[in-house]
Amino acid sequence: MTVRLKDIASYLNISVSTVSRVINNRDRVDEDTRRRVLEALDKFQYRPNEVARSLKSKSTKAIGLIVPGISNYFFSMVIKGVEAVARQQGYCLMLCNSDEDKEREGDYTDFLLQRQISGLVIGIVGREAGFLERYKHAGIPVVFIDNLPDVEDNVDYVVIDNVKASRELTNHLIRVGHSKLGIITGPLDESVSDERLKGWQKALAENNIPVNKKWIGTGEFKQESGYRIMQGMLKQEELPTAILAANNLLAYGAMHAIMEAGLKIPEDIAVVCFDAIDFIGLIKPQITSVIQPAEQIGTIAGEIIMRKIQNTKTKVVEKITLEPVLEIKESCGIRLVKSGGAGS
Amino acid sequence: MTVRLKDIASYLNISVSTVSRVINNRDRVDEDTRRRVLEALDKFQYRPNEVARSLKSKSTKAIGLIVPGISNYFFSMVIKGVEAVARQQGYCLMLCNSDEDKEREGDYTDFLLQRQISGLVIGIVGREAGFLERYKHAGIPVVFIDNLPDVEDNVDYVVIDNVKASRELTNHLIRVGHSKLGIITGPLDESVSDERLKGWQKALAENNIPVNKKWIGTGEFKQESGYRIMQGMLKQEELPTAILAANNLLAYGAMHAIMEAGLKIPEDIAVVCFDAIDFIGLIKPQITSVIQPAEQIGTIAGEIIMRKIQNTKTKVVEKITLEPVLEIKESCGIRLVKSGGAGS
DNA sequence: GTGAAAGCGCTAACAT
DNA sequence: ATGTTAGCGCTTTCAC
Repeated sequence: MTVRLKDIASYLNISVSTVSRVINNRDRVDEDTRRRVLEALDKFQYRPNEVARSLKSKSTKAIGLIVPGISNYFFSMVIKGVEAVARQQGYCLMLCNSDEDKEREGDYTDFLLQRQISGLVIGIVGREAGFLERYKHAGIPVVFIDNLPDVEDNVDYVVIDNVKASRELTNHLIRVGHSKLGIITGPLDESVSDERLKGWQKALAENNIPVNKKWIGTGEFKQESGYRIMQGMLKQEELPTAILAANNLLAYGAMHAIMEAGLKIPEDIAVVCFDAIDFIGLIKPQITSVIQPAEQIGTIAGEIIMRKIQNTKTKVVEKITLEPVLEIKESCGIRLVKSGGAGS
Repeated sequence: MTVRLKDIASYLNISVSTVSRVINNRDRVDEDTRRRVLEALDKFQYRPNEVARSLKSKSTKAIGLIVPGISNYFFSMVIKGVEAVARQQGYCLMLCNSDEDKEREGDYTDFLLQRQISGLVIGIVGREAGFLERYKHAGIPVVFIDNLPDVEDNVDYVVIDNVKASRELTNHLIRVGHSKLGIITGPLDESVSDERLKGWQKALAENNIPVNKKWIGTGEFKQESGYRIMQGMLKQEELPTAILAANNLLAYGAMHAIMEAGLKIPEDIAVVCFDAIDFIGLIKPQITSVIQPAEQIGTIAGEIIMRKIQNTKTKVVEKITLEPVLEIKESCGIRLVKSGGAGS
């Protein structure tokens, strides 16, 4: 059995409240008593039971984090960011993996609510966030990351400007000479996918490039999806010369299909995407992509949730849109361009 | 304010115990009352407060997981495995990142203990596990992964046979013709590093290849470490023709240094390592490495911790050693061998 | 400065 | 079959 407040108190023949006082540095306590208590605390290696504290204080100091895919490096970094903030503030992180499954996500939001978490950071699947109402009712703040719910009005979030990022990425392709453009994106009921498609369309429109619907593919944000979609696209008579993949996994799958078909990247088909992190440039061809500041997204989301928890009354809504970074490498085919033409 | 058991009870003019009974399906409850209670529960959207339950039952149904590096893909997969088991059993996962920092690890073990977690899965830094005694005393089971503490006798763990894995990897290098062998490993006060070094030494000894101490480098399990160590090694007059890196990050760093020096992999120096996962073989040269079944390590560790929690009295110690898989690719230089010679 | 006691929301004897 | 009550370990009024 582990030692409780009561044990310390009876050992010293004083009341639990006094012991509690010195532990929490509350009120005045006689210097001598304080000393004796501290000694006893140390002697018995006393550690307050956080569950009891939570019940009493009605605060678990736990923050929930639900991501759609743990194995995606992007989310690993987000997790890292949130975790760092939590630790720093004495909060713990309850990590959940919805695995792109709406139902599992629902189970988790219920589960965490019941566990009385102090705040939730979530990258939702789809566009619905039915749990929001219950969280609001329970007074638990929620911060969205990566993908936004349809009710964007009163929610806090940390995202990047996907329309802009996608548009820039596409414009880059156009600048290096591509005009037969295709895109592979995720589920269209998600804001990320939708916005990335919009940005792409915008760039095409601005450059008077017609949209070929046959070159628009949608699936899940998974490698297999990218592979299958690209395989299908490759069966067409006319092929695009450049593909924008809405995330790294889709790009990997698409590249796999392209190479398997005996085509070269970027010579035959260029491929660019989001978040193709490459530790040392070992990947060939090096992938041109838009990099989201993943860890920073996590940190900022963590900081927002902390502010919301500390000041639960606030009506301030924090909507953060970060700038992604366009990293121009090889897979876009820039080296194939004779000269100039790619000025920023 | 959220609705409590008491609210439901007074709404129905019955006692809390009856309500509690139907919630937990305990004892006999009149069919009619049960129905009325269920209706009220539904009407008020009642959800039991898990903190109160935890305090009462003295079980938080939370499992702690401390990893030394969230951003390492190996640990991402371990996390995924543990998380899956936890979810399935209604447990939550408290994830912590020690970031290879012994002190932070200590803070976390204390922190989680205080939070009354039901079990701990940990990949420790170094070889000491001072917290073990306190956990044992508190009756909280611990399962080690990846790296083992010096007190191996009574602890449960899930690892791979690092000596064997490293030996096989080295033997493979020797088979394809290398005899000037170097190694870059992690901190020698960790069993992983130590065992990987031992396996390497063993292979050399078996093949009567002398150990050149100048070709043994040790550092942290980080890319930068691999980079600096390799840079140093490259300044020597005589260079090894093959390097074994004890993890993927060390390998990436080493490869970076090698290429930066204008040398080719594997022509000038071959590099092999542990856990160089490659989604679609885009990395050039493709890295020959020993792959640990990361997700499985997580699942098994999760299952063990569950068994220990369920049956806290058991004296059965579970020591699991999994088989890693040797994946032969290009970076070992196998293609440079004229013919045969590489039979398994 | 210190102690007694109520209570956080729940479960489980123990009564009835 | 249902209600009463005593805690789980802690914090915090409210007396003294």
